[in-house]
Amino acid sequence: MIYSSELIKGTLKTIILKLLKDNKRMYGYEITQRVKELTQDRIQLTEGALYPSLHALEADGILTTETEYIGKRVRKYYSLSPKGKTVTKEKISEFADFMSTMKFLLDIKTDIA
Amino acid sequence: MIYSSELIKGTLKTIILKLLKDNKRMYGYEITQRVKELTQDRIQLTEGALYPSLHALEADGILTTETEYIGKRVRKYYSLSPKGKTVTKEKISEFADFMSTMKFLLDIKTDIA
DNA sequence: GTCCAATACATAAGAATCTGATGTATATTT
DNA sequence: AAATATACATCAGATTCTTATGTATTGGAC
Repeated sequence: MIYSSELIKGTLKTIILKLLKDNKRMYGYEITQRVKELTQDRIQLTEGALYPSLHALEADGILTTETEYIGKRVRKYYSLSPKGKTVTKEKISEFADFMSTMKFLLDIKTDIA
Repeated sequence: MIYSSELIKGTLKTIILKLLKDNKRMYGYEITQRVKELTQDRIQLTEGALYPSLHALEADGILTTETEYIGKRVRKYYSLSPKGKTVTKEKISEFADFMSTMKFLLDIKTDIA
C-alpha cells in the first residue's frame, strides 16, 4: 500500500525533524531514501515537496546547513539548531497527541439508532 | 491543545465518512459540533473547509443528500451511498495503516553514533 | 420586545503545500 | 556507451485549507 498523498500532507516536517533528531545530520536525498526504507516504500517523499520544506525550515532558524563535496558532487547536510531541538520535541508530542485523538475518533461508536 | 492546522489536513474526509458510517445521516453543522464535542475542542472544523468537502464527496457519488426544513430553516442531511460505504472502509483502514507506520517512524531510533 | 448568540447554509480570495515535470550535473553499474 | 542512481533545485498547476463575508432563522437573555 502506498498512502494517498493527502494523508501525508502536514506530516512531512514532523518526519524530517524526527529523522534529524536521531541522526544529527542528513542530506535531502538521504532523507528520501531513509523514509522509503523505514516505511518499506509506503511513504515516498518527492523532491518537489522535500527541498522547499527543508529551505523553509532553514529560513525559520530550525535547521542549519553545511555544504560538502563528495568528489565534485555537492551535498547539503541539515542539522537541528537549538531552536530546532525544542520545536522537534513539541511537534512529535503534538503529533502523538493528535494520533491518539484520531484513533479515538475513528473507533468510536455513537450510533444510538 | 488545539492542533496546528497542517496536522488536520488530509484527515477531514476520513472524519466525515467515519461519522456518517456510525450515524446514518448528519447535517453539516451537526458534524462540526460532534467533532468538537468528541475531541474536547481539539479539532474544530471550519465551515469553509467542511462544506466544500461535503459538496465534493457528493459530486463523487460518495454521499447522497436529503433536504429538510426545521421550521423555515433548511437542513441538508448527508448519508453514505453504497459506493460511499466501500470508500469509507478503505479510507479508515488506510488511515489506520498510516497511523501505525507513522508511529513506527516517529519512535524509531537509528542513531549509531 | 429587542438584541445577541446560536443555528444553518454557502461562496470566495488568498495562503500553504503538494504533485509532477523539468533542468543541471556527477558517479556508478551494466 | 548507455542507463541508472545520486544530488541539488525550481516551477506551473492542483488541491485544500483559512479567514472573511453573506444570508437567513431561531432561541434566550434582559
